[in-house]
Amino acid sequence: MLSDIEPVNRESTASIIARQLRDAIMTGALPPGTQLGEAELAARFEVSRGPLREAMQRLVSEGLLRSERHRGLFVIDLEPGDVYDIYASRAAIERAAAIRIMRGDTESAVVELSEALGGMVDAAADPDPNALPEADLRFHEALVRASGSRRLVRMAHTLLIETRMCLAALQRTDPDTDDRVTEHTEIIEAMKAGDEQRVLELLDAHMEDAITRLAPGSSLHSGPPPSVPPDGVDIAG
Amino acid sequence: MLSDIEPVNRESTASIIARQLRDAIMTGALPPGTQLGEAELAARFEVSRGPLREAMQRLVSEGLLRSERHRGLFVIDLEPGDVYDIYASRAAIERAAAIRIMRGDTESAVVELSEALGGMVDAAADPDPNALPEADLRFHEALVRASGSRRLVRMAHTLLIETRMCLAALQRTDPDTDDRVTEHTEIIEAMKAGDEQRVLELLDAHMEDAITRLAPGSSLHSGPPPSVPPDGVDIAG
DNA sequence: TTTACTAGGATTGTCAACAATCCTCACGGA
DNA sequence: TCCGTGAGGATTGTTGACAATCCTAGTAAA
Repeated sequence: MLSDIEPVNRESTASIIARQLRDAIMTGALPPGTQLGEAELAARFEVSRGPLREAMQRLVSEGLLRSERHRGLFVIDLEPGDVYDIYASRAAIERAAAIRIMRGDTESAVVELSEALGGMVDAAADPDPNALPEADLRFHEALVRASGSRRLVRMAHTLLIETRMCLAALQRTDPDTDDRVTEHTEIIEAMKAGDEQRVLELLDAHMEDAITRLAPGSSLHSGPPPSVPPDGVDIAG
Repeated sequence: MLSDIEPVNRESTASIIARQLRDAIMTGALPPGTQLGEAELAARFEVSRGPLREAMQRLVSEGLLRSERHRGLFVIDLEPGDVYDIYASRAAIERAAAIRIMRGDTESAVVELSEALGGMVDAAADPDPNALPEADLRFHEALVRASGSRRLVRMAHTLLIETRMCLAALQRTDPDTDDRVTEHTEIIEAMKAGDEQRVLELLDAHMEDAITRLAPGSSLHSGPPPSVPPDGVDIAG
């Protein structure tokens, strides 16, 4: 097929390394606060320090790494306020994605989301306790991708990685498997029905549930958000 | 004062270069599509290619630069669909910021926004035609910063740069100066009144105005968003 | 005229060595 | 015991050189 042609230029080395680093961070292989020694990592990836540093700079601009000059690069550590910030930001992004889906090509979005939901059903039967949360996040990834917005996808990507970091770091009370599948099913149903308002309400309730479980006492709806101190020196630049 | 102490570690070279590149991109000094020759830029910044490449990798992950392996790095070019995407994304972020302001420390936000509004009034008297649009964007930057959300600030930062690129690239019909100031004033007034719903409506109308001017025919409210092709090879990684 | 091929030049990708800075820890004095 | 001081070692920051790849002409054959 003609559509199977792919660019002969494979992705850059920095790109590959960056992805592997992101994976390691979100799975907890590189826990928050870890210092990333350049020499050691370069040896592990079997590249020199140049490409490795380029990859790390990408993660710095994404906010996954914190840079301290002449000290090194560290995996960000998530303070309590960050959990709220992550979920509130996700709520904003996914709400926007849902709106664009409802006002755009809703049908193909429903197809893709149903597929993701199928993955959740499969994961529910998987003995691996991480399978379902993984499938859950893939559903939300599919939701944003179905919006067709390049920028929403980019922003959601980082937020979902941070969500995984939260799940890996925090002692969490997982919701009941059935509830979890049901909540997502209802979203798709509301989409099929063309009921935008209900989609947004369900999505909002879904995020509210999550934040309540991970950071008891916080709420997206009322009460002032916990204070989040400003970024370190090097992140804004 | 104790609060005047500043970290002894000045920001990294890559950070400085990255900021200057962002400035050059958003002012139009590096127009969309421009190839960034490493040797030439390194000479201009008076650093070697190492730090420069690190800085450019940051912009790649922010979506401001597009990387083609063995070809070079290029400033992204904004297609018609991007204008919609940028403004729709901004609307989502700034809406979330406004909500957090209304449910958090509204008063100090009003103070900061009033200050930004003062900058707009000053700019309205400035003969430089770019002064007012600049002040306008600074208002929106202040809005997001006042939300106290690290992540909203980070995401808005890139979006506002892209907004500036739009303004620099597109032939635009600027709104009347008085209207421009009035719209922002009303937002602050609604904040003071504690009327969250009205703040959101005003903000939404404000973004709708902007998108209508820059991309006639597009609308945030109805109609399917123009299709946005997926990212290039290297951006997602 | 069009197409295939081949230097030539220029640009990017990668690397290893050098320079600068910081942290640790032992040492000595108060 | 506590605090300042200063090697020593390790890590990061930067550089220039080398290798690999790509684009552009220019040439020749169909």
